[in-house]
Amino acid sequence: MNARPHLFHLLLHSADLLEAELTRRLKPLGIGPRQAQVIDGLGRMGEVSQARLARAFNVTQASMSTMTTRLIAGGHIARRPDPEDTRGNLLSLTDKGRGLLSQIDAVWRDIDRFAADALGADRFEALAHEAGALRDALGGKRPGD
Amino acid sequence: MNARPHLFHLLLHSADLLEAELTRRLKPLGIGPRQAQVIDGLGRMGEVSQARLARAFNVTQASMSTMTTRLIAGGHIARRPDPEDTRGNLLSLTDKGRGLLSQIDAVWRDIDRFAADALGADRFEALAHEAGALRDALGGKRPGD
DNA sequence: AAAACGTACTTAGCATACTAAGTAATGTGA
DNA sequence: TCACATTACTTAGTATGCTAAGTACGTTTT
Repeated sequence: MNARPHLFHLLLHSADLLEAELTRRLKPLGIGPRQAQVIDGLGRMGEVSQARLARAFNVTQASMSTMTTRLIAGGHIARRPDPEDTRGNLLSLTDKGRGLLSQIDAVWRDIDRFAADALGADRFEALAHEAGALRDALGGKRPGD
Repeated sequence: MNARPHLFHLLLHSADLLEAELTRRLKPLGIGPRQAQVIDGLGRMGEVSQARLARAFNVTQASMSTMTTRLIAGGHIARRPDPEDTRGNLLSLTDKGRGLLSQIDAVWRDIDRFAADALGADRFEALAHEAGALRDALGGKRPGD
């Protein structure tokens, strides 16, 4: 039964599977996949406000608030009051967070290679290309602004 | 900066955006996207055990347990003891759950059309095709068994 | 300068997923 | 038939995301 599943089911399901794989591979580093993305982003963006980080990752400020709370608790990032704007803070990596950058990058490369191996490089390239187009069409921004 | 984001970022991000859109569209029905998938699956599978449902959707039994708890609380599905196996239950749609089937299906069609409009039918078709291939390569099963 | 509006952040409650751990019942093999 | 492995399910704890609601501060407008 179920000869032609709806198209978005395939997208959600394949993304779930890939995220699960990512979670497994990041386990030894003690962080989740989204935390890894934020650490990586902060590594490239330098010291930024939480609001800007939320925009860069296209999540709500509420979500980024809990995320940064977790990252601070884990000792990966630090917060200092923004001298220019008393409402906000500036976030940056701690030494511990910075120490994870190269390992995170290795996982990034591994997971891409893993998926490319599973699917074939051409097909995975095509998948990424179309996924990027969908993201842009739906209005998502990308980290790095 | 960030000239070439890693490929899986695009996949996760586009899936997030599409799921968010789906969540919005299902809000009036009072259910989340995964609940809708389970109701839909149950509509096609008939009366099945929770374990079988979990396998069909490629989630853990623990996840399906909380999911069915939610659906029962919402009055969408019902549970009766399996006469063949005292350990398990048999799950099936209630009238209320069954009443949602056509609306869920309409949302399914709408969201596919929405994405196809945003991206172009050919490209969305290609995206779905490659996503399906990745899912299969990563070992995911599909609802309906 | 006071009122209004907008922005930064937090907290609470809900939807989902996972792992780990525990209970119950089935099935199997000695 | 007794012991062990397997299977069905639940519960607790953690990771994430969202919306709604509230606080505090900055900016604009009268």
